Amino acid sequence: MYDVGKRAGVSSATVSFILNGRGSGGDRISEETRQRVYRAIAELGYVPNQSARALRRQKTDRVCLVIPQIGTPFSDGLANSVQSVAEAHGYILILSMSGGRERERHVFEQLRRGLADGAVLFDPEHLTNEELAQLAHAGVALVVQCNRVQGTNFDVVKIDEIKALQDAVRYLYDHGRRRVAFLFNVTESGIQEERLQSYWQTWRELGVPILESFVLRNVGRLREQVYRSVSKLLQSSERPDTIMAGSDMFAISAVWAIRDAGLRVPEDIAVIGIGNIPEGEITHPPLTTVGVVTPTFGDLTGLLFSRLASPVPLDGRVMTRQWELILRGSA
Amino acid sequence: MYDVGKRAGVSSATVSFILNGRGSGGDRISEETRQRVYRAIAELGYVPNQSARALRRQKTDRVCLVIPQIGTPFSDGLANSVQSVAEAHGYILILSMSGGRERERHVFEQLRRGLADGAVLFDPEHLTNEELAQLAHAGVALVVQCNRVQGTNFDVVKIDEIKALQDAVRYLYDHGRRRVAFLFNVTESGIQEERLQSYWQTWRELGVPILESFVLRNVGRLREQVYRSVSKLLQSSERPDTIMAGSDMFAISAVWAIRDAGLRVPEDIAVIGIGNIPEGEITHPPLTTVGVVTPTFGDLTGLLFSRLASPVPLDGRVMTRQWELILRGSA
DNA sequence: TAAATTAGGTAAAACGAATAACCAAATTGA
DNA sequence: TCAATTTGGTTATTCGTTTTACCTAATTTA
Repeated sequence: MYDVGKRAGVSSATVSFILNGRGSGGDRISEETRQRVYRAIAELGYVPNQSARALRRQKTDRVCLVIPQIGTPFSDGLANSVQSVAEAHGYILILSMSGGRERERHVFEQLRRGLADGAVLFDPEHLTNEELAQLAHAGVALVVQCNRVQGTNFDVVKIDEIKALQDAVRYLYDHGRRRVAFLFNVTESGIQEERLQSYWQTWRELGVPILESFVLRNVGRLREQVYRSVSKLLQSSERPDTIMAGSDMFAISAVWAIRDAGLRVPEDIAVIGIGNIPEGEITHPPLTTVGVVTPTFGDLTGLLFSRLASPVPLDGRVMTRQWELILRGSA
Repeated sequence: MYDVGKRAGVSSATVSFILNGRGSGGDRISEETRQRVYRAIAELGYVPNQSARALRRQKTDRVCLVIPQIGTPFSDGLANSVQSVAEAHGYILILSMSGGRERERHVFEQLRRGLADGAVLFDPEHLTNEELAQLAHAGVALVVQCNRVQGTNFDVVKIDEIKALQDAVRYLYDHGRRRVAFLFNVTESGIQEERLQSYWQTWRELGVPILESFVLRNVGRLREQVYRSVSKLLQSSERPDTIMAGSDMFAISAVWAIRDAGLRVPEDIAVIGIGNIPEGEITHPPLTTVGVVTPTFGDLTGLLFSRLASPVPLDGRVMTRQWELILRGSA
């Protein structure tokens, strides 16, 4: 920058003013000088150093999106959404994968060290409410999607799943379904277990008994594993008339298995998923599922950038999205 | 840092030495002082400022992975691979999406400004060879996967597709296939068009004529669009005995359409994809395709970190991966 | 015992930009 | 005509670290 100034016959301060616009008192640089400086910049191939800029301004112009894992149906949409808004506000988006305890804490540490001005955290499993508050206190604009935490100085987007899960059971009950099977993967976060319990509990309240042999708690990650689990289930003497899956992917695999076994969906067996992934709309039949109708992308970005734009620290805000029963063709 | 020093009764330099280990002359700090400083750090909740550190050391400890779009079968694996290696080397991974000209240039600009010490660029469509060389010259360790460029001061991983595409055609020819249809999407990058031409040219050399009505150049992005295109194709009086698809996803949709039309794969119609996505292994029948057998993840990360580790600027290296014909069940 | 070494630090100069405070010359106002 | 204002800049400080060069007291060596 000093070199640019020297070449254009001005001081480095003048170059800075030209590049950023003077803070106080408007632009006080002549058009002629301006042109000379621009020429010098081009000739020298000068680009401002981001670290120095960030250090001086105490602002990185970066926002960070932290997702457990990319490659899920949501991560893609969320990342694109945040990226668009970020760029419109002059921020650059940094995407970080937090899958696993180590990585999540690593990202947290980086944020503390000033990786970005703000962050959207998606389901941070391994961070306590205090740690998040501390991060926000350190000046990071924070928006968290998580049912577990409640922020005093950061924003939280929550999702109320319970009611929709109960609706699903009641819908099936009203349509005469009584022999219900579950298709789950019990993970360390316990979220799947909770959903399973929610289903189970509701059936119990309706007086419908659940066969233990119909409760699959470990169907594997791969499509074919799920496929095989379901195929085996269908061979049992008393086969189910309903399959409630822990994810839409499980549900889709289940549909395949059912059709390959010569049975019809939903006439012989109703299938219902969880999550409302885009793929569910274009399967045959389209998948009945439980999930958000409009994703929370907009909520998250809205909260983040309003927080970044605010001159004073904001109190924590909470938004709650309801999950809904989305009736399509499979149940 | 100064405050930490004051609280522990030492200078800020001492704190820095304790945190980073003295450069020259080994550790010259007493254990007692060390403990006092650690205590002060904990009490004050001090964390070092990354920007200042980066400015002083001229090193960000970050690497950047630039992919056109997350959510593709490869991006996930690549990101995980780079992230693991990056963390093992003490770097933090920044993931950036470069989809579209604007975004790609934006990321490029950020890299010039010192976003990271090194970067892996995956298929940079809108950057010239000169711009990449200039970026490398500015000190960014650069590894590019792209057939179009050749680096003098950065590394390039190339993929030789031609031979495998020709192998595919010859294989089909040898198995008596003569009525061949193509399923493509012609994009702005022209890569799909090239592959189509490569196929076509090889058939021509074998003396097999191609029906214009069998060449679908715009089958859409959604599964159902592809599905419908193929269904329509199958209704034509003289239906094809082979479908060569521009991607594995198209091929999988084609298989669905064929089976739903009451035909068999590969007996009635052979289907072959491009890309070798993981999903191709678990479909029924498993998909015959053309692609890399082992992904280039390792090559890319290896080149990047050897470059980062090198004390002197390295010349540009080139690695070439051969695509192969991967015979599975669908052809 | 004097010189040399070592242990355990400190002082100060970077790194590259942003910006508050200042300044000289030119212009304007009354 | 002279003070007041405006124009078009410059100087110097600061952001928070790292790191080189230096320093003093204690210890070792000859």
